[in-house]
Amino acid sequence: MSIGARRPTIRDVAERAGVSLGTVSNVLNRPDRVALATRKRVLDAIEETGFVRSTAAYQLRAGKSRSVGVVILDVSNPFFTEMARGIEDVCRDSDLVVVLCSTDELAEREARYLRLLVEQRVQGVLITPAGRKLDGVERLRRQGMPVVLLDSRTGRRDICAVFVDDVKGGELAGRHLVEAGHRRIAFLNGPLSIRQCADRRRGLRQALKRAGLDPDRCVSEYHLGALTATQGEAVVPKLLADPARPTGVFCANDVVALGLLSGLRRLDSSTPEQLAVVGYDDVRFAAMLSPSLTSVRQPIYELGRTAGRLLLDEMTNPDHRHQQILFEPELVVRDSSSPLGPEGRGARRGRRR
Amino acid sequence: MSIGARRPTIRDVAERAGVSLGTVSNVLNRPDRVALATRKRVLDAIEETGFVRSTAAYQLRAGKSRSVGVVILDVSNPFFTEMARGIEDVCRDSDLVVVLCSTDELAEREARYLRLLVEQRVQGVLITPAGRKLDGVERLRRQGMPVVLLDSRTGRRDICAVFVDDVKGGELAGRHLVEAGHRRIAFLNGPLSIRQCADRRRGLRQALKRAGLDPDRCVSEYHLGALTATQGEAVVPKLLADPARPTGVFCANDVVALGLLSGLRRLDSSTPEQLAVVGYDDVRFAAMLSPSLTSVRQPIYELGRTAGRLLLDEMTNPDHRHQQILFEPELVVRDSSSPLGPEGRGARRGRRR
DNA sequence: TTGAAAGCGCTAACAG
DNA sequence: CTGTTAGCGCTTTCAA
Repeated sequence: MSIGARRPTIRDVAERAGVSLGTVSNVLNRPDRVALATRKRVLDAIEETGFVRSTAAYQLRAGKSRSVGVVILDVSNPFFTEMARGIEDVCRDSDLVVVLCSTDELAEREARYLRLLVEQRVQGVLITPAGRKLDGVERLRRQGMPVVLLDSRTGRRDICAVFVDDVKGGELAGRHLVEAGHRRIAFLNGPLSIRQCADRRRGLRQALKRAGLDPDRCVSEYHLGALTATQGEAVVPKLLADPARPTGVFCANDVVALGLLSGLRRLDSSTPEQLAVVGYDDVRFAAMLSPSLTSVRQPIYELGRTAGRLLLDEMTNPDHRHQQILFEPELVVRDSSSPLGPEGRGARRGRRR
Repeated sequence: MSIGARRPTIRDVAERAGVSLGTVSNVLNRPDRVALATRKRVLDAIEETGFVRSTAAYQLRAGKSRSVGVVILDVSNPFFTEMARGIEDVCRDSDLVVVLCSTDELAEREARYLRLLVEQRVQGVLITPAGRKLDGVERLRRQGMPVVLLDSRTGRRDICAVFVDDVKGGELAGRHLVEAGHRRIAFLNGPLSIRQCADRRRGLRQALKRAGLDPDRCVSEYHLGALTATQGEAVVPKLLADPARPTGVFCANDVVALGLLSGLRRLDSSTPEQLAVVGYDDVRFAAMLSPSLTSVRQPIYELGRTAGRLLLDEMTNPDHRHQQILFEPELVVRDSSSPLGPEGRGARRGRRR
């Protein structure tokens, strides 16, 4: 096919091979039903014309696509890309394509993407909802679309979900800070409409209460518009001017912590001497920051794989039973939250709890 | 629509609204041609039935989709996701969906994705080729598919491309190391089949030659299977056992440098005292590593936007002229390559050249 | 083993 | 303003 020419169809191939269009289709879909010689002629014709099947036509006939949608909050957060990789690795085995959509935590963009995915007739959707309402998810399910909640806790038993115990994760972080003697803690959180944010907050407060402290007095919360490095960096001046003068900070994820450390460094404020920092996710770069970042680890890739498998089961298994699979977080202590000392910074390699 | 029911079609909507199917289509595509009352009835029927247009059917009619393909080397590399964001931001304005494909530098996977994209009849493709051959790209173009090379130098004038001068980037890194007195330099590079890798290598060697040094003697090259943190970390033992005992390392990208620093730390080797490190890309986290990473900066987001605009132009403008747009790299010096001193580490915030 | 023909859901040209 | 109709490219009966 040369430039400008119309894309060749199965009909063009048939003509060239001197067979009917049905035969070409058979070569494509059930080659064993076609005589060897004919098959070869057709294959040659395909080669010569540069024919490539149209997904649209296939789909229209089949009534469904060969793809699944993955809706995440932020492509530039390694947490989500690693999770997506887990999903993709599972889907590849079933010859399914992953359509990746990043909402940037915007409900409006989520709605738009979900509509797009339905228009594309994806076979299923894996989603970390941007809001708490789940109305987008509900709409999908009402239409009979298999859906798995990604990294998103739910009390409901009628929908598949994989998630990590974020309340516990928040508590791990909180307890760690409290045990290190911090009584004025800043919490850089995202919108509470995001389930993970609300849960981590709850855990943090719980930890304080359990230590006999009053969260309302000890914690000053900063609600970032989004959990990004930019926002984490932008909040630094406010943080340093906070009348409560926090000595420790808990960031709702590592990307925010990255921004925070960046901002602190820019203002020549030192960590952890002046401000201890704890992140969340334990993404790859966390261990490598300056100082290395204490973080709450999640089994990210595994989360993705598990979610992918659940979706495949829901899509293909008539006896599918909805499951909510819970993973446990783990605190990894590093320099960003450690008191300095001769054996302090740098000596520590990350201690899990 | 309830679970298990067939998905409603435009025909179901028409029936429910008591109009013909053509009218429903008009409401969808040219609402002004339909009387207000009718339109309302149809809209209600759409709402009630839960009708969602099928992209497949639309495409089949239109002969094309509303999407473009973006083929990158690695989704988990912030360099590529930031570039993708630039592309997406441009495409959104034209109501185009971006299909993101990550080849992990595997030619085979690239071929598979390209085929998939053609099957989907994407309107254009932006690609960082996994190999040097460009045969996948050639095939696309022969089929009349608009293609823009992403971050990929080409001498050809008959194809759009955006790229940064990687030879110069390599040279910046090399000169910096040489000027700092390094005479035994390790180069952690990816496969030379990747254009960027070959170019950065050339630049590095050029810098040495210009300084009157012999690259063959001064540089020991390590060809990683892929430019990932894992590979960067895995090479550390070999690096430390290198008979040439390098004092400086140039990493072909920041993700590799991240892995390298990680591995060095694990083995208690110190940077930059024992080994100066220079990365490439200057992604967000580079400034925040421990030690902060000297890196060759590229205008990443801008690269994406520019590429997106070129593709849109090629797709829509009959007078389109192919352009190769070159950006300049910039060295950002930080602690990972600096000699330590009282005013040394930490004092430095990143100096551009 | 191959061919003919119906139809997937939709758009757009045309007729009324 | 609304309805009728011919396909878009393909898969899949059903006949030959």
